[in-house]
Amino acid sequence: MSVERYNPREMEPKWQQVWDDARSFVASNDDKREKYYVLEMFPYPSGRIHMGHVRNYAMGDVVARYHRARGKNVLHPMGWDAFGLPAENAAIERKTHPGTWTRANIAAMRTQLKSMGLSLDWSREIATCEPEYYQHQQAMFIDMMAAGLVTRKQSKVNWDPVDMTVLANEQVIDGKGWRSGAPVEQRELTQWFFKISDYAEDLLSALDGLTDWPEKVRTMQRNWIGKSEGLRLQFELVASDATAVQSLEVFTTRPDTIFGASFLALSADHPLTTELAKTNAVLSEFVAECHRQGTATEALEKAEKKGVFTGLYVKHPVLEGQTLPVYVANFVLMDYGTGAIFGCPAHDQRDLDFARKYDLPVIPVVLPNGADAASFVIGDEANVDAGHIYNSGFLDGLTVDEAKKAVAEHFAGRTVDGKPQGKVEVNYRLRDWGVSRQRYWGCPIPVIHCEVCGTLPVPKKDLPVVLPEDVSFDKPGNALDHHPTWKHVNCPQCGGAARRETDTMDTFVDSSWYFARFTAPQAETPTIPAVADHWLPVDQYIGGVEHAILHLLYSRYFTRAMKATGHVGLDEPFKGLFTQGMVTHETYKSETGEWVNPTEVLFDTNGEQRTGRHIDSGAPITIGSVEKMSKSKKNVVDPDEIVATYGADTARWFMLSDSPPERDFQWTEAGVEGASRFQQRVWRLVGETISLIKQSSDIVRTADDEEGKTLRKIAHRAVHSVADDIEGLRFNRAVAQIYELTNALVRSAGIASAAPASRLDALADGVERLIQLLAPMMPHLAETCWAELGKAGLVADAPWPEVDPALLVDDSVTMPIQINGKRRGEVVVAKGTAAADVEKLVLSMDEIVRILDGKAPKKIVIVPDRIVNVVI
RNA sequence: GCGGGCGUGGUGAAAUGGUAGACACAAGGGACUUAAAAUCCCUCGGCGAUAGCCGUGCGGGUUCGAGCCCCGCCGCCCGCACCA
Repeated sequence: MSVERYNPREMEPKWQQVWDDARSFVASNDDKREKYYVLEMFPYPSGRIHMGHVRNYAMGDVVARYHRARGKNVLHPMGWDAFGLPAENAAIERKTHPGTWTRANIAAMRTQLKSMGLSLDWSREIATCEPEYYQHQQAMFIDMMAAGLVTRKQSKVNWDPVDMTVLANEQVIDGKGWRSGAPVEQRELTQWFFKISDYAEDLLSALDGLTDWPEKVRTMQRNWIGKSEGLRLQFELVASDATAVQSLEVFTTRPDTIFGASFLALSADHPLTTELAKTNAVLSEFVAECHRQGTATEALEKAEKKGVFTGLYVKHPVLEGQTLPVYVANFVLMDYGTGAIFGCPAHDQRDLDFARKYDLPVIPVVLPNGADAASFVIGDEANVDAGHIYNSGFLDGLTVDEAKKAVAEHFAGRTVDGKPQGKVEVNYRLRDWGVSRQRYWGCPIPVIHCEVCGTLPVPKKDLPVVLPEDVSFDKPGNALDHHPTWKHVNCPQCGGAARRETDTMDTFVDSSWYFARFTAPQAETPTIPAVADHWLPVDQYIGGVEHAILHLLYSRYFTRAMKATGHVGLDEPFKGLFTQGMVTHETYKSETGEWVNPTEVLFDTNGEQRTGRHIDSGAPITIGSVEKMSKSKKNVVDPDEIVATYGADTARWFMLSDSPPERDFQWTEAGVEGASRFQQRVWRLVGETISLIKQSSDIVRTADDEEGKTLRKIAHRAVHSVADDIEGLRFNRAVAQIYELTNALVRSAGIASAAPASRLDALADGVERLIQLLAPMMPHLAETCWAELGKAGLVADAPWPEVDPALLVDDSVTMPIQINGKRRGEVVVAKGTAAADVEKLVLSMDEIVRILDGKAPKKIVIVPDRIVNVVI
């Protein structure tokens, strides 16, 4: 019988409408069933979705639909990370308001997302640029101010000269702005900060509990927080005319090497350096040089260790009567530790390089295990390995760890210049999170500056502080600050003239709590704590690994801040995290070296050879390497075009197949064609199965024949292992399982026309199960087939099929037979056959007798139901 | 430099220490067709063409048995990077 081709263009919008009308994916906060919260990182509304989004949302949707079928109350919302600089750039380029541009983009992308058939609860949609959202962020900012979580301080900031704004440390990549790519400059500004460093220890130690996160991400966060334990040491300065300062503080993680110290070094930005530079021309020139170098981080990598002697000396803290020279060195950072170090050249590579250059002593004090004290010397490489301390007075013979403790104890209780001489201290690399941005298109910081009363939060009754609509972007910089009237207000305390804060918040603040807002998106408070605590944490969060530090660390912090201010009752927002790989595609170049879009290339295949030519001109095209899809390389595929050509199901299915989700996925035309063929194949299988059933409706069905029994086993096993694979997010394996089931069913449906009765029930049951396994991945096709099979209701509402455990086990097993570890044959035995019986059987087999050739086996290893290994 | 990950057919990839290459793509052959598309069937790691040998980046080791565990190399990718 001929079956009409499945037409996704017709069926997909139809089912989307049906789900919409039935409110199938709207989650209730009052549902008593077990909850499951699945979330994909919400998109920035750039105007179009790209294939990376498709992959991300396809994965999340499989998880969401699967757990729905498992009877859980699933929350699967979507929103928009809608503040940010591109809207301002668009405003300048197109003379539109950032809000107009953003909202139009949201509308366009919402339509695109809806065409994918995702099981999203659109009733909870939020956009961070709307006052309905950001007013709550302002309220929380005020709460956080009251709770002491916010601070305002003058600090050296990373200034992006292109975007004309400040960047957080995390947003500077290789010395360049994360968005603009421009070299970042250092400026002194007064900024608002979230005191994330207060939570450094908690954010670090809680990583151990995030067992459903990729180890890679946890490691990256650990490194970013950068905990180090050491000693804060005071050195007494030898009195000098150059300064009144009497002591210097250094931080070290290697106090055990104190006897190997040969100099002290200050950062170019150290207060004492600044003081000395005023009267020391050589020094001030060196400081200036360091600052010039400071902006070009690339060069820092290989930069020579350089320094200038200050003329000052400190007293050696453990060697009576000895002194150490004080240098200013280019490799000492001001914003780590105390901005000063003691150099122990023998056991630190940087210190060694420096010492060699300036001819300072190199005194080894840690003898590597197995080395000889008399002959051990330091060459060009510092020794940082473990060993025992020597050349070190009272520390001699101790291990490195013992010596660290001993030094700490030695200095405990002593003071220098009125300060403890040695204090055990923990240092973190993590800095406070600077959230001030000198931009218009962001959440206004709800603060008023009054000359009389100081800096005050806006009273909550006056929230939201709404962005003015009438702004112009003629001048570079902050349009909010340029607005003629907006910032002029009366002080909420004294009523006098005052000024609004014109900084807006870093957009990473917006995305640090949206997952909580989704739990009660229309609430008049930021959250309804009981509701938030019901849904949170997010059970499965899915997104790109590029957010491993910024977004995920900020969200972890912000959740703690929300807990401290009573908005939620938990610390960790994301129980399970999954980071998907990128979507890649071949690249193409024309003869003139210009990138060419895949849609403009025609391919000729000659055996294994593949060549390309231009679709219009016929000019040869060079097929290049496979790279991340990017506009600049033009190797992008437009989701709209794919959906229009093949349908959303095909795109989703292809994206889930082939590659493990954490790895990069290569989009190919051939691959999507294959996925499309599979879609038609399933449709034909359903059609043929239905026609077989109709033909044989008058035949009494008998018990399963052998084929039928096998088919049932395959189907039940597929249900079992697909469930397992989806739960483990191994979508590519789930897809392979479904292919296998489909192949078995198609084969069987073809044969069945001859002798159907004893097999039809198993076939029909298998097809029904197949459709249910497909439902999370190709939901539209599944609904169509479900209806075609005459099943009541929607497959989207159908429970996950039951598995008969008896069908998962075989009553016989095939055991491979190895001779000396190499496979030489196999034997089929009843499951659970005793080793002795297997041995008897194997040794009587002709094949084995032949190979043994009369020799007696030395040993026979038999793992019941698994394998036989005969050693000769 | 430090930390992490990965090296398996022409390609994407499977494989609780137990039959390496499931599943898919590409390729080749055939059937159907006036023809094409679609569909279906067969072949598909290499060398032999017989019941054989070799094969998971390279070299060792542990084990009855190693793609998987251990040691040492080589290569690629990612993150951090003068953090004292």
